[in-house]
Amino acid sequence: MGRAPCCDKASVKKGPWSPEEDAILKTYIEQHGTGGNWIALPQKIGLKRCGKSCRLRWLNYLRPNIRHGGFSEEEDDIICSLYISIGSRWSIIAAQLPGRTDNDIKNYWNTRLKKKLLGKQRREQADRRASLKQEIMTKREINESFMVPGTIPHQESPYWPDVQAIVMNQNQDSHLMDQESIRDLLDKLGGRLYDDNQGPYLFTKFNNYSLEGSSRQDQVLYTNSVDMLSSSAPMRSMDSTCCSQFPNSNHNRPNMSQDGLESLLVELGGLACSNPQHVEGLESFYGMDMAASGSTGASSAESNSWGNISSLGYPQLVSDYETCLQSMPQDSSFEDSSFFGRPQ
DNA sequence: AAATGTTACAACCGCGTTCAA
DNA sequence: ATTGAACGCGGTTGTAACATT
Repeated sequence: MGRAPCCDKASVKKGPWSPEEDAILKTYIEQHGTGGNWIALPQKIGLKRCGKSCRLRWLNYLRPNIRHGGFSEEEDDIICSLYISIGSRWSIIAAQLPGRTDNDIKNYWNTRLKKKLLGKQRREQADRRASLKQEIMTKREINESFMVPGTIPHQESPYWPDVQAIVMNQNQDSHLMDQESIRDLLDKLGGRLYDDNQGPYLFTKFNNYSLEGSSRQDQVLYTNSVDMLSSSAPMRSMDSTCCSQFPNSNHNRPNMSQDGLESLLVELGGLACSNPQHVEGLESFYGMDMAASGSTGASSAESNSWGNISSLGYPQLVSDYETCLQSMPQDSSFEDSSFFGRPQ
């Protein structure tokens, strides 16, 4: 047995709102408010509309101080940062952008922003690939100049680096895969993994933001997002669950040693095999199109319709966050910062 | 100029949550 | 404690406008 309908579907009008309907609804709400009951409102004012439809029309279109279109670069940045951090919590994201509605932001993200971001990411990957290829070609030329006469001058198979070659390459030329690159990749794989100064921790700083009426989950996410936005440091979103994903890696140290890079790369390669949704982060790293190499689930960013934006960190963060909530003592004060305290 | 494809956005739908009776 | 109505949210759909062939 399904849920009872909120209104008589047969007698309500659907589709676009007419200017007359808008005027009726707007005038009434401006004079009397919603009366706290959207379901009853349309009958009260003689509109053949569902109460939910009236609410949506008011919130997304008729409400005062609503802005449509013309998103600024700053707003783009905020939306992207929050999406990467908390995912499609559009109402929370909208709360950070005065005059914007969740529906507007959602549409803007789905139609433009994710494509814009995808284009940017691809350009960066192409740049990295090009510079790596150039590096390899240079080394190859140097090697050939030292070639012993009589040996085979050229291999028939195309020269393309394997992981080992890249590891060796980066060990010799640290600028190719420096700490910034590692950090960048780890960010993509697991969210902002550590603090520049303090090491990894999750929800460590918990300020009392005003969130009346928000659920506890929303408060965590909101607070975390505000924290991230107000901080110049990378977002602190790493917890023990996330750390365990890279048990042998050095990413939780502010200064990663070069001798740790090789083992980390091997781990990352393994992660790419076991967790295809993270491949997009790795392909630029390895300088090859891993996403096109046949792994399931991430065979094409196009066919995925940008499902892989999540590879920039959201899934891991959310699972960590949920794990965090589950392990949270129910009777503990939510403001008790000791619960979220940094690892010693 | 017509057909077809793409984009942008308004609106709808269903489900989880909240809250009052 | 239970129940059901209403709310709020996020995913999805419908469609008009625009672009391309």
